[in-house]
Amino acid sequence: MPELPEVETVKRGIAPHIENKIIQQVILRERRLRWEIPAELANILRGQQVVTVTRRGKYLLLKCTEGHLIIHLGMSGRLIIVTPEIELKKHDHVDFIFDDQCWLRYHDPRRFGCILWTSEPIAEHPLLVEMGVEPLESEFTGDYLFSRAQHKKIAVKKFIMDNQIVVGVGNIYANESLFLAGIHPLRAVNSISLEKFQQLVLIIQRVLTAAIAQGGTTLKDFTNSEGKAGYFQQQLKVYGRAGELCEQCGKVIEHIRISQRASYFCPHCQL
DNA sequence: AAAAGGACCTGGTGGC
DNA sequence: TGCCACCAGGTCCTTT
Repeated sequence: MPELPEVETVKRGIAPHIENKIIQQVILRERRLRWEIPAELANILRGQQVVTVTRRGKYLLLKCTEGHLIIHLGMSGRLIIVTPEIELKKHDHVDFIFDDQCWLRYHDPRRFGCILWTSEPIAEHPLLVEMGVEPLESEFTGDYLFSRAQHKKIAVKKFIMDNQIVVGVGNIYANESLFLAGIHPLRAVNSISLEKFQQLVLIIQRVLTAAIAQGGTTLKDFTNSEGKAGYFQQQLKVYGRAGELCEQCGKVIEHIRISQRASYFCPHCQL
């Protein structure tokens, strides 16, 4: 499932194939995603040019001539570039057909993703307007996290996964970053020092950047726009490693649930 | 106002 | 082999 590095990988993969191209046709085979795809989307998009492909959090934004297409991959969504002769698979819900032989295909078994259209200013869209900072931008600092953490006593893992604080840090990279920063995932955020937050910010940025460079983490569902797997999985230190030994200290990695999400940590290295 | 829990889905896995 | 329970990378919405 896509976290920020996976979405960024998809963005970089599809952008060169669809930017500046004209959408000739849109085929909607299954409109029941998280929110129903508007039936008139095909009519709206026909003849429009895709101007740029950007990302905000885990949302992909396709700026078109007359508005924006907002795409989220949910837990199992994929966007791949296909050619017309590639056969349809189950859960291939939408095809965006361009004026050449490159099509963009949306595939999503669990249908937790979304494909929405807006002609309003994109930054004011209800799904985006409340979002926190981008983790790879300069606004994401230890000072910022520290000030947002005051008067809150939630677990730090929940805090860094809260999209109103910082976007794009999902379950895998939250686990990994807290391990590398030596912070216990249940630690109350208002007990963490400014210095520790500064360290955490650098680590989150390093982890996300490294994952992007490797083409994302492949677990079950993620492949890039060419259907290839990512390689970051091999570098996971704690995620999915309950019962294995911590490479730093040799103690057994533990598994707990925090807000129904699988959480992994080293009880010796993370305090 | 903040925090916790439920909901939305399909598919894969492991146990019996 | 079949059936069942449980798990999965997200996040919005409702309830406490």
